[in-house]
Amino acid sequence: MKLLTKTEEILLLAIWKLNDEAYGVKVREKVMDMTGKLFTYGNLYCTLDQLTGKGFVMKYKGEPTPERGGRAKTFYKLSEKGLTALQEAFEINQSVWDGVSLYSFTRN
Amino acid sequence: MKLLTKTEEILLLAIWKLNDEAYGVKVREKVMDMTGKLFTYGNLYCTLDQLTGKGFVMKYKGEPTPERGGRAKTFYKLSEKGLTALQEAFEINQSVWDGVSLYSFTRN
DNA sequence: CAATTTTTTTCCGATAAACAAAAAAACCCG
DNA sequence: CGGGTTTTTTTGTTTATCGGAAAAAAATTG
Repeated sequence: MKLLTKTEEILLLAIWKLNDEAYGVKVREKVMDMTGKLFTYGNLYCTLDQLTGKGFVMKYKGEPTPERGGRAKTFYKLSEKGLTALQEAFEINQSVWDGVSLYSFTRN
Repeated sequence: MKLLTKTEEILLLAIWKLNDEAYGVKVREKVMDMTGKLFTYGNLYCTLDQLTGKGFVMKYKGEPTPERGGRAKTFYKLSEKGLTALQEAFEINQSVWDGVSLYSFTRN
């Protein structure tokens, strides 16, 4: 085997969708939007670090903003490898769920 | 949080798709069809047991068949709870991947 | 019953998930 | 400058899942 985990897949996709707005707090919100579930920060940053370690994402420090408070943000973006992995995840998902729709579950 | 894992999701779906043909070996083949990846049996049965323990699937022994060799099969089927979980997984996937297509990845 | 086949079980180290709590780094204002 | 407040990130710990190699079981044949 060897497949992205659910969490990895969702975080990669969230970062990709956020484009150049992808830092911890925003990623967390995006994931909430996408799934209706809220990651704890521990869980979130831990997985972000794993993804970084595997070369799927790159991180870089942002400049402090002129807004009240808050330490400098750490931004994430997909590497080539990360984008390829995300694309493969997409294709596998398509193949896995092929032919299934909400109606499929109500055929008794 | 709390989401089905990738493996759980795929196995539930495979069992559902296999209907009344869902025993270990067939499930493994079905997953191979769906994902292009091959589970080891250790991994497979381990996850099937987890799913059973969580009440997502039920197992029952099949009768020995008239074919050469082979011990009796253990069949799996989704419980109500399992079907509901699968359905929820489907909906979350839809929401998560909403608006994404293969072309999305080539927009440079 | 010995040989063969198909299917399932066991076991274990490596990874990943989940969370709570603490720490850092920035800004504001006296 | 220094205390207070805010936003963001880090740390540490426990539990659950993954991934695979190897062994065991149960059935049929001759």
